[in-house]
Amino acid sequence: MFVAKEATILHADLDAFFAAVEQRDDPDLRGRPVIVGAWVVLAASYEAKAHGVRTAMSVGRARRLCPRAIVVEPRMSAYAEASKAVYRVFDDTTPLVEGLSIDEAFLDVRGLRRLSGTPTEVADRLRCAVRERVGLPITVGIARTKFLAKVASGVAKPDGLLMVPPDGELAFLHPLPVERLWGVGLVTASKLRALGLTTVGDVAQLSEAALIALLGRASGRHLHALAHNRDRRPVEVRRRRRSVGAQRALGRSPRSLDDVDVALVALVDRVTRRMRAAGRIGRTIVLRLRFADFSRATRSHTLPHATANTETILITARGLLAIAAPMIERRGITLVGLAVSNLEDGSAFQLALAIDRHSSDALDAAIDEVRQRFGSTAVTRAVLLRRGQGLTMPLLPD
DNA sequence: TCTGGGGTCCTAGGACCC
DNA sequence: TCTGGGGTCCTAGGACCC
Repeated sequence: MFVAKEATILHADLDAFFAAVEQRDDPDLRGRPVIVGAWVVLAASYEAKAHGVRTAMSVGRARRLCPRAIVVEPRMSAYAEASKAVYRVFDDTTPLVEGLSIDEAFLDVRGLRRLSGTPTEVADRLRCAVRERVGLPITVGIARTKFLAKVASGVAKPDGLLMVPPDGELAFLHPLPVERLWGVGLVTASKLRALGLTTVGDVAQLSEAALIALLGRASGRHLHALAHNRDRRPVEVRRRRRSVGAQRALGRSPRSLDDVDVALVALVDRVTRRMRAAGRIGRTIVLRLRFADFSRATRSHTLPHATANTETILITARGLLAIAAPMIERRGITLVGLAVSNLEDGSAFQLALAIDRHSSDALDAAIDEVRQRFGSTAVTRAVLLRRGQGLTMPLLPD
């Protein structure tokens, strides 16, 4: 006979993360409304949120809503540091950690009962440890599925803990507003609300076919499953990044193509540095543009072989920029972005560069390491790369 | 009130191959 | 004279998330 699984999935989510780090590091900010951001609000403390301040709002508007708010410049390295410390607490809790972003993760604590106690006890200790070791408040939702654990943490915020018992799932889920469903944003919510569907329970009344007709195949299926609390996705430990990108807002004043090119060079440099640091190479170069009327466009090109080479990617990006030049001149550009996707492991590429440069006395050791970590095909590929076989672009060392 | 910077996934059409 | 069907890849756009 089927026995309902226990609630063992934790969704841990730091509260108003950037603002909380600022309040931690500057006692004067504690208990006061804090806004992190230069032009746009990146994060707001709960004291500021109480006045209606929201993420992605302009700082000007936020100041009008909350004149007492203290606006601080973002300190990204401090947030990255705090995030790493929190992830160390996660890793000390369970080996099954799936990071979602800088400030949230899923943890599967099944099998820890004998060692560490019930999931609620584990979550309780996790919250204390983050508070003591990192000095930040964190909310944890616990449920049988990832989706429900995330909904639970959203409901329990801030600085809360909420467990949804397996026999109380639909009673918990169905009264909630549709916006709580993962994947329902502004567009989908307004479509649903136009039909008078305001709660998750309302959506659950609809057939899958009706939802598919309304929202398309994937979204329809997805929403139908979530509304009935069907979510079989396991907590996955290692999900590698699928793209690396950077972008730059150019402001509202008119920009020449030369201005855009200057920004593009910097973006290519930033992105390729990060790729090399992460040991990744990619095949598809995507140029993103946003225009004065807030319309957007992308232009992309897929190379025959993956690379992290600055020169190669810059040449490709400039080609895309030339293609987009007429649009830019017509519509006026306000943002330029660059992304590299179709990522692959870059060990062969890095080894090929090492061979090219004859830079390392430890070349044999490098080959051994690559062979051990990635197999002999990576070594073979490195040699082919080094010979230039199948490469249409020059392989310049960076 | 005018809108950052980093990502994910899905859809749809066309090219191309077998 | 008429003109299949399935699969994969690429490109562009869009919704959504933190």
